[in-house]
Amino acid sequence: MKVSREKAAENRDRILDAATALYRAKGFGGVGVASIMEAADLTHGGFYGHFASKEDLIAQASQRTTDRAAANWQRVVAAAPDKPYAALLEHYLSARHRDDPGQGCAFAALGTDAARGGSAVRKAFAEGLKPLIDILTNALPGFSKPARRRKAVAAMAGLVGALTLSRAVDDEALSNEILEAVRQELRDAAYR
Amino acid sequence: MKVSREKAAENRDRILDAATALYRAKGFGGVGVASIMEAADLTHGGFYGHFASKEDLIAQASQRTTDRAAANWQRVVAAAPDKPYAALLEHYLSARHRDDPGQGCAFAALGTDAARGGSAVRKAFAEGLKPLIDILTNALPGFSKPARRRKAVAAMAGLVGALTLSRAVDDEALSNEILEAVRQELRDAAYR
DNA sequence: ATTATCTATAGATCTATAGATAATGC
DNA sequence: ATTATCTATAGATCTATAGATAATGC
Repeated sequence: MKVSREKAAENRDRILDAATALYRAKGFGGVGVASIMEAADLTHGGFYGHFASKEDLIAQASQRTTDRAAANWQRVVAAAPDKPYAALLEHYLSARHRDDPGQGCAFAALGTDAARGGSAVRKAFAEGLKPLIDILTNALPGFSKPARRRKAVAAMAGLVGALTLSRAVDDEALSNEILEAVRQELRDAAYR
Repeated sequence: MKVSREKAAENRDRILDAATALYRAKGFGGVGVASIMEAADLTHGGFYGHFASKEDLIAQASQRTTDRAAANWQRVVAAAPDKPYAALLEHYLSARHRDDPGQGCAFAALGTDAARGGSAVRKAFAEGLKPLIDILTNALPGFSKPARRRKAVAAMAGLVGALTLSRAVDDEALSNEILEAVRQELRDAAYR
């Protein structure tokens, strides 16, 4: 059965939403087109009317995830106008974030997968990273603009590395220590 | 044709060596048992005489990779007794390391894959991470032991995050900026 | 006799496509 | 008439196993 043009656009949207969550939870290689379509309540074969290939979906889903991350970070900053940088650190380096990769940061959930991805995927990750670095640069207190930029890039690496490592180890004490150490060190470096 | 017990042990070793390189280059899901056996100059079916499953191989290969990383870091430290921490930063955050994941750090090559792995894999990553943190703790100059430990954990996250991000982006200037920013910030935090 | 490795294959995926179906929108 | 979605399937993987083969080591 055919659906209206409007309904088709909504279906495409649901495919992308299902893909962003499933890919972050299970990796690009860990989810097939069929299970994404099932999660979107559509049949497998309809997929290729919306996307040219799985690779195409991966690139578009990556872009959507990082776009939403930037919007989310802006909300966190806006909610704590007196200490935006500390608020971002708390928000990112939480046990809740660690324990729910499907709803969290794409860089921490798919970073090493993306490194092996095609150029469209890596382009989406590059373009998605820049706004996050800008938000961190603006949230940092004091210092010159180049110094804040440098601290923001390093902070981004620390955040992504902390969440990645905290998820990769089968040792809860170590996992918590990683989140706590990075939170404290990044805060010290900013408010030094 | 059968081979001697000694030759069989050597074959097992070759399988592990092929696996450590291929997994880091292509991810756990990106390499099949058949291609690992081919890289080790053996036939596909012989695999299950050496390992219980692909998951078993992944866990053992992860352990081997992190064991060798610790030995490698020790060599870097021993070669620069007056500035071991700076030497580790230079060594890790290099374009050469970024551009050859198959021979580099398992955390930066497989971090997000490991997070989705079974408990044996995540245990190997946890046990493999601890010696690296210890080496960083001892290499850091000054400060109290707890402060050095905290800085070492945060540095480890920064190193892994920097390499992961520098590989995930399709933008060489940004990629280089990430490596340089983390190098400089970590050095500043240590020699502050 | 034991056992490490080989060939061959079962059974379960996965991406992608072909052709049928049925509702929209001119 | 057009087109979004469906069913069905081709073709290429992938993990794992069964049974044959041939060299080691008692």
